[in-house]
Amino acid sequence: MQYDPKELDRKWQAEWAKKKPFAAKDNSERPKYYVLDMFPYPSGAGLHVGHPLGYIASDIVSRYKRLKGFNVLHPMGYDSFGLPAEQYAIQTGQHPAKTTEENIATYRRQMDSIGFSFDWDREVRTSDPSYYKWTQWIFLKLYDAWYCKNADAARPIERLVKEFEQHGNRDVNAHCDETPLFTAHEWNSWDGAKQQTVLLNYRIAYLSEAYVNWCPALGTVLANDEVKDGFSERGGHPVERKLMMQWSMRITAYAQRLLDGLDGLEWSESLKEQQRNWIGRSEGALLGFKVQGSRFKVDVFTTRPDTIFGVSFMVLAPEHELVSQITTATQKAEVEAYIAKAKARSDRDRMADVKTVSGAFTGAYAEHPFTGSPIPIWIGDYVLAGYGTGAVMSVPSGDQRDWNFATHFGLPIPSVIEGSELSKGANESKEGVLENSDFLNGLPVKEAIKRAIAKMEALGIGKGRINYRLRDAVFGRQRYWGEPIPIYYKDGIPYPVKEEHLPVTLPEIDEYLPTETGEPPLGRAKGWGYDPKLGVRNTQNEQKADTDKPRGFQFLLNFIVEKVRGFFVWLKGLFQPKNELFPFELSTMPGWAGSSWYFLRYMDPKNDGAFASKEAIDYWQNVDLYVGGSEHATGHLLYVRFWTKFLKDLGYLPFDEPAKKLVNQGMIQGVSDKAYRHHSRSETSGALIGREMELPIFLSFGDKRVYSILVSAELVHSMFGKGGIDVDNELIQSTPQNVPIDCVDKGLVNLEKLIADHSQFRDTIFLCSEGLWYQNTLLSNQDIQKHKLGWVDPEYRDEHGNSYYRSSSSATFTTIQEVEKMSKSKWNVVNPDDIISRYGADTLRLYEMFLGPLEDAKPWNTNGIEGTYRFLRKFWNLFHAGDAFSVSDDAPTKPELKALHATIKKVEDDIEKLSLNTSVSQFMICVNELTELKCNKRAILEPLTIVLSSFAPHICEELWQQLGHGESISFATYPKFEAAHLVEDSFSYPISFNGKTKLQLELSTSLSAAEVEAIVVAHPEVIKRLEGATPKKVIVVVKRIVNVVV
RNA sequence: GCGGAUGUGGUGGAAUUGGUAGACACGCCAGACUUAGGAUCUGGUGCCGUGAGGUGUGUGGGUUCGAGUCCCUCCAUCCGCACCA
Repeated sequence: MQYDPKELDRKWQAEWAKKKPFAAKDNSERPKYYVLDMFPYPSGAGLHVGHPLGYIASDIVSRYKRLKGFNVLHPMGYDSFGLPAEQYAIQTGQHPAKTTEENIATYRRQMDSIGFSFDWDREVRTSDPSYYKWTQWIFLKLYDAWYCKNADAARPIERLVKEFEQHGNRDVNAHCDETPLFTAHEWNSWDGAKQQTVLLNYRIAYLSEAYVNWCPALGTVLANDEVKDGFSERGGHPVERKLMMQWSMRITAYAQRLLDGLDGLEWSESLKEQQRNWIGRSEGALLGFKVQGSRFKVDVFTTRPDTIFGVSFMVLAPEHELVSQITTATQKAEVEAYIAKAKARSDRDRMADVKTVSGAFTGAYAEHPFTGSPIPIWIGDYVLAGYGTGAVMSVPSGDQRDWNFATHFGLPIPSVIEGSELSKGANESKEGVLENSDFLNGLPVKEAIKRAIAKMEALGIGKGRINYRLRDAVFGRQRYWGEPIPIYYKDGIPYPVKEEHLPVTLPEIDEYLPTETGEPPLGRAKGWGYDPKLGVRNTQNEQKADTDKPRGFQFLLNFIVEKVRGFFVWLKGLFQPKNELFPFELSTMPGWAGSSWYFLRYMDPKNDGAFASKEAIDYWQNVDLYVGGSEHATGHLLYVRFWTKFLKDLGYLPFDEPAKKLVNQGMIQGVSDKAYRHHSRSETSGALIGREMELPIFLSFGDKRVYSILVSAELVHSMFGKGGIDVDNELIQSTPQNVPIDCVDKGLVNLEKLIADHSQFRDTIFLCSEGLWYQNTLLSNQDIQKHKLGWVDPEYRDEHGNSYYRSSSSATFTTIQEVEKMSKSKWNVVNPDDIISRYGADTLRLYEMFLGPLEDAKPWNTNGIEGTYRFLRKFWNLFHAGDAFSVSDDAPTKPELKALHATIKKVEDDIEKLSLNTSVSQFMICVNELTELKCNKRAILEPLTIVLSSFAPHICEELWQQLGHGESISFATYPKFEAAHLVEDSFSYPISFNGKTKLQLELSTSLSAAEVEAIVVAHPEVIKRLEGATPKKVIVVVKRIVNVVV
């Protein structure tokens, strides 16, 4: 029997689907191990070869842990709410649920074809009402909670209400919005609406008016992590600041815990660093400066309170609320002009242009808190409204931006650190000793910071303060395809939907667009609302439902049930006031809502009474190994930690971190093929290109058509050199045009295939070494010269009606290769399906691992895949003589045992380190040795099959069966490593002279260092090399090396 | 600018953590079998040199009997953050 990977894939995937050997046990005596892959969003493009990299690694670990006796939870599901499906729905009218369903089917088929050992019975989808019921439930918990700083934990809101009723908010130490003090009496005198409004200041999920990232193109707000350089991460649309009423999450309450928690996690340093940067903790002081001649005070935050005597001016952000109130009449015009100018600049412009110093003087002065001397107050857009207090005390001697500002506007730069050289820039160093600083003089910086804060606190002018860059997370999205926020409004005040009425399911709507009045798409659901007694209602559907009549017995049953229920509703109605229908919140939750707790749902995915049972959570705990991309560093991975800590605070979880260990698989990049694009800006550019290329041609585009022109890379390189084109060259774009890789073979484009498969290239003129190629015809350079053609229009005919283009297929059009992100739009996607259909799933799995370290980014290159395929065939051949299965029961020899046990050990160590590329090498070494030894012994091959089975499960299941086992190899036990088999009697010592190896000596391993030395110095070859000299020293490391020092 | 990571043959990459640099694989070269081969098998393959030998892990220096590995300097590439007070 020949190795037939296709057949084995089919056979074993069907077998696994039927027998489910990978189902995790809910109750088990075995230790648990939870391996999780990051939730995929099922995009329409399907999986490319980069996606499974992490899945293969985690699958190997899962299968290995099962062999090691663990009860393994290795689930998979879909983060199935999201923008792309909705964008598609807007374009086509197709319900996003349908698109999502289709995409999931593709993902599932592809994942199955790779042979993953997922426990599919635990699959979850965020868009499934039985799932998002619990997302909504968690939202309600967040809504009904506040953050108590004394306990440093979230607490249910009822306790806060009780406190308000008894003592007002005087003693409440909460992480909340600024709330004026009120007494118990005041609280109790307020009506429900007023009380609710105040409570929103405390809730962890709260509604407030705030500046948000509004993306007009997507018609929704975005969280900070979804905005990159002023553009949306998805789609790259511009984002602007907008003041809006928004649901937000008080993640800032958790800033310190999110920071501290990082220390105990086995996550990559770069990932932890990204989270630290994002949280952005800085220590310093908050102090107030009185504005002279007014009742106002400007609060500033500074990390350098020691430099307080170096303050020579203050700067407020242009948006700062005090600006309009303190600006003097004479400065009013200038200040207003500056504010207008600052507003007109987009965030992106502002960021791009950090070098230009700009600002305006308000005319007002503040009072130095220690010296009382006047300090001019300026405004400037280098001060950000969103950070700290939106105002700074400027110390030009100690801060470069302040120095720039002072230098530009001619403000004084007093030195406060001894020996500062301030003519070229500020001294930002935290080393040095204070001067010109009153009570701080002579103190080193670190000491002075402490002293300054102490003094400020003593005088009541400031206090020590820790500031974070982290902002609260905007939670509402003005979109359809997400979880409805379970909130309804009564008189404009938000109230929570009752727990028993969850889930609030998505209503059907006619179009996935905002309403005419600008409300989110959910505003289109007419008659959709909440009845606090009956729950979610859709009055239009209720009427419509009568028309879809079931038949037969089912009809009769429904009829009776309906009548009975109707009777009770009627009865109930008699004793109750008429039900009201309240409008729901119209925004939906962001993509990260469902993914912030999904790892918990896998523990108990079908539970209808809780997000997961306590028993399941206590058994499975948190994730032991989490595998996914680093792009989630500041989004998903921060939010999931936040929700985990929150659920821990409320007593729902016994742990407060979602994943102990996390590995980022490196991105697999694509290798793109690119040609150069020529600008066909005008008729004359055709002439120009001809001249540049020393081709006597024009390209005329006529009046009606514009042809795109691609230039062969080879041609460009022959003209401009391999370095590519001068960026300033107007004729040929320096950003080349991608060509689909399936139409290119080793840099040579198959033009016929290209224009046949991709209609967008049909009207392209290809300029190559032979001439011009257009729609399967070639106008050769010779023809161009022969006919002395001044210009060439593909449509042109000579007097006989013949085109100058001749039919020809010989055109050498070449591309250059470039490594970049794999994406559909770049036409460089390699689909795993193609690899699998050629080599089978096991080869793909092995090859992806063999490519290099898991965490490194690497370009996909199919060149080496033959090697892994050959390896599998060699492995198969160990079990087969010709076509027949042939395994002997003879006792193994020492070298055979050595090869086996070296592999058992190496693979075990490697999997623990996730160094899977070296494991594959080890398998190859082992099989090479066994082939050399002609080993077909069961005692060797059987354990080896088990070891290999986590990497190449299909072939191993088959051979396991052929070896006579009735049960899946996943129930086998990982072979025990026996070190005795690796012990060698002798070792070939490298003998080096001054560290350079010169010869080898085979010596017994039982010899001591002294014995080895004696043999070495007496050896004729060594004596010869010493040429009579006595070695100064001989270093012997047993079983390693001998070094003779001369 | 700040922070993090990484630099090893023609290529992907290994190196027991200070002990024979280049394992394993691709590619390439030679040979065998073949009508043929982009199939299979065998051998070779860091570079220079016919050879002995020399040289070699981005650069330059240092520690050491011994450095790809540790320390310092510079250079390059990638990633993240970026007026954060």
